[in-house]
Amino acid sequence: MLDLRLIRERTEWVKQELSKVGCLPEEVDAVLAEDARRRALLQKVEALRARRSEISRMIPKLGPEDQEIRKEEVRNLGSTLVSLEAELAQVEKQLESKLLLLPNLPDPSVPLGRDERDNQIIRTVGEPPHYSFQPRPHWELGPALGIIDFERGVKIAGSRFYILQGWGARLQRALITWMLDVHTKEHGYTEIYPPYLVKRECLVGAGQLPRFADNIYHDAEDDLWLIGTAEIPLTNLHRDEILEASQLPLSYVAYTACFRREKMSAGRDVRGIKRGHQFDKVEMYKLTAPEDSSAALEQIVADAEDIARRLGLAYRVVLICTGDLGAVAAKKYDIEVWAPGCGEWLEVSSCSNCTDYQARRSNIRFRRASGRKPEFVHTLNGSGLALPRIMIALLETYQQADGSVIVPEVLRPYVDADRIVPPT
RNA sequence: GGAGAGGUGGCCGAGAGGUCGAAGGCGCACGCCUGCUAAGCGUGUGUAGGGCUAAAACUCUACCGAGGGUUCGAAUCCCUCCCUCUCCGCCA
Repeated sequence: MLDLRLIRERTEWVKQELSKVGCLPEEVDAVLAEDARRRALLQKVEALRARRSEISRMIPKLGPEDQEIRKEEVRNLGSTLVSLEAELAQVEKQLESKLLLLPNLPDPSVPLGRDERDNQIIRTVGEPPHYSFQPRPHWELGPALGIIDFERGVKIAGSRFYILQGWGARLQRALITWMLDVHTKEHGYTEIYPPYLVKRECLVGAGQLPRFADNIYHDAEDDLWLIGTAEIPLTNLHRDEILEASQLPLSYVAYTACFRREKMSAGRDVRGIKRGHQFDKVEMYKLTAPEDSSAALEQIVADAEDIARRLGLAYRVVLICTGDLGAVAAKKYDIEVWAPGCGEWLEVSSCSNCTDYQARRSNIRFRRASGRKPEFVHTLNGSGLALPRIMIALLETYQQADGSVIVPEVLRPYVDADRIVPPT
């Protein structure tokens, strides 16, 4: 959510900035129109209320017959108030729903662009490996090794579900534990285990609603929503709180399952485990003072890269252009790892500086010093990393001619094996 | 799920229809005093949205779990819901 005052005072600039992320100037005008209506109504309503309490306060001091006259007067005031207040509530609702639909302002350092083709590759780290044989995709390797079972996943839960088994399940669990260990012990994050089902207002706070309702699993009976990312509960951890400046920055890391309906991606990436309805992810999250968020974004990217690098994977860092930025982020980097079997760069992390967009929606503030006005914090998130695609990259990168897969050095204490071999 | 108790400012805690944004205390901030990381004294200390301002000051409105209702007037009375605690039941 944007600052309404900013929209009022720097209208043309806001329109210009939002046009970069595909938001029409008319949407800004619509917000301003509601805002003007709201303020006009509010002034009327408040003047009436002030008059009403003024008279009410003097009633007990009057004689009986004067009291009756005044009571009648206030009754009349009250009935006009009722209708004006209803109108005001209506306008406020309109204003809020329009305001919630405006995307975040892009950071000045974000390159202009229309879509993902205009994203910029910032750096590529590590060499895509070469093989003396034709590397196989993970959807062949997994079943051959007896570690991924597609058919039974579909039998149990339908398409886009799969089962990890034996060393596959163990490898994923090892990855999760190792990543959490690195982030908590070396990168300074505090581990969180959050709920996977959250209330509707959490989705609004994180910016998933009202825009992206299609992609979220929803339990209608209790109005609980399955999280598509740990970013959602983490954003809401400090909702409606005023933090002390000394608490910032806060750094959290959470491992969760994530659930996505993938309605928008029907037919895309249906092969393998690249895009399932349920997947696991380790997510980093930071809350900072506004002036610290730019540096914090670079830090989150560095923390995510550290994981990819220590796993020995070839990866690249991509700076997302304005047209591909989405509604919430002011600036975003993706990290993509090379998967030699399926021959593509896979997005394993998306790191965003959301500036005050989520903080405003979620009402997360901090106070620089006692007596000072509270200010909105900046929030940042980044995957560190997404499990299925890291599994893909590992299996495909470390496959051997004999069909076995080498376990990367850093994971061996966690997997308790240095190689995964096909069943005999 | 059943029975009971309760939800008030950063925290504790009064208030039980009429200047109550809310006593008192703790905490915090500033000042004074005191030569010795103690004590004392004084002052201040919620949030949001309007109006007026260059900005303040100032002023208005709302908020005592949430939403309705009664009333000239509700933190105070009534209804519904949510949450917490205790006991019982059930359960990984």
